[in-house]
Amino acid sequence: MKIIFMGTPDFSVGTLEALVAAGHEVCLAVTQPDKPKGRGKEMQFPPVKEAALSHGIEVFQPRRVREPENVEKLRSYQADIVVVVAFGQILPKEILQMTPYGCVNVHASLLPKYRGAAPIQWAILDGEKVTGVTTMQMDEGLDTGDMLKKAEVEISPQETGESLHDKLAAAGAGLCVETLKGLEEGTIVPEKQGESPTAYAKMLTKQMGNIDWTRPAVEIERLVRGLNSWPGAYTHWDGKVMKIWKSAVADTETVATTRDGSAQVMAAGGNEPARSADAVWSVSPGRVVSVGKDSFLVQTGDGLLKVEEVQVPGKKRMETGAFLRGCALPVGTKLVQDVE
RNA sequence: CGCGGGGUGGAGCAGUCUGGAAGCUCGUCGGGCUCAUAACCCGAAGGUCGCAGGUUCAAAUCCUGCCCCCGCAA
Repeated sequence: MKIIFMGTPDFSVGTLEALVAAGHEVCLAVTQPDKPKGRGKEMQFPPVKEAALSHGIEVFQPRRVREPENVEKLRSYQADIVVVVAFGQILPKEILQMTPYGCVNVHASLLPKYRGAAPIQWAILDGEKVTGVTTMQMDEGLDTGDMLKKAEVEISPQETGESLHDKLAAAGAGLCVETLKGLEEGTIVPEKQGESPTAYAKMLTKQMGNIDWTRPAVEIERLVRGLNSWPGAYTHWDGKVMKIWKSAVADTETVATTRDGSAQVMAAGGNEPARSADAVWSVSPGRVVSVGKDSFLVQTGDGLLKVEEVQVPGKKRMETGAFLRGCALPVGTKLVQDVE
């Protein structure tokens, strides 16, 4: 088919390349304008632009694709279909109805769950076990179009926002190719979406990563995973930002109090009898209750969080063991949500 | 020219201001102690101090240029 592709970030690239590999004619790649990014504010191409250029595909970067002149430009290509993957702009009816097959969108969730901008990470934050990708026939609502095909993807206990992003991007690429095939062959039966059982997956913000230590450890652990690698979960220590890249919920069965009242994780199979951990529970959330060799434990609103990988300003992310070698982190240190 | 931190044996740091013997906590290897150990004791190997110039009797340290990494902001 002759395709106009619309997309912007990394997530879109896999689908663009899969379409090319499947033999479709991608006549135009529409993506967001270049923006100054990173240190030094250098202009950077959106990933889709990079990919399109490497395939010799024409690139179009309108500030507002809905402007009449831009719509006319798109129309002039006389494409069969428009494929939209994380484009970042709302499409007007004129574009939705411009081609014979309309606009097909690849969305990174099992619709109608997780409509919106950040479905991947929200599935992790909510502790979902399974998510997936859905292709849909776009309508004027926000991710409300009729569903064409779905593919499920399992969320592993170690899943991070980034790893899941990559899995779904790959799944979405394959699903999109299948969907186009199905549309050509007329074998797809569009299915209406019902009410969404989940809240709108709102865009991620840096501030979401600011850890609220009064939340349960399980929830914080999901936050750390879901926001990895962007925007990342963080807390404040000694007036500085401390990002937490990897953590685990400490197994309470392996936590015992030592003579000085601090908690300590016993080695698996340790023969120390588990003692009452009451002293641990009385510590306020955010307090470092134990510092071990390769990790430290932080009190949360419910349970202890074992911090396994961190990063401080000016440094790369490093395993907690390495961090502790060069920096004394005393038991009782308070990690706070906000810096005033 | 957006603001800022940093590059020192394999890892993480100190030392730089006030030039003058390569340090600390780990890891690795060897030995010892021990029922045993990730614990403890003894010993060893391992570094062009990011790169290139300059100043100096002497530079990790002072000056100049460059490369690379990272936090914030966008």
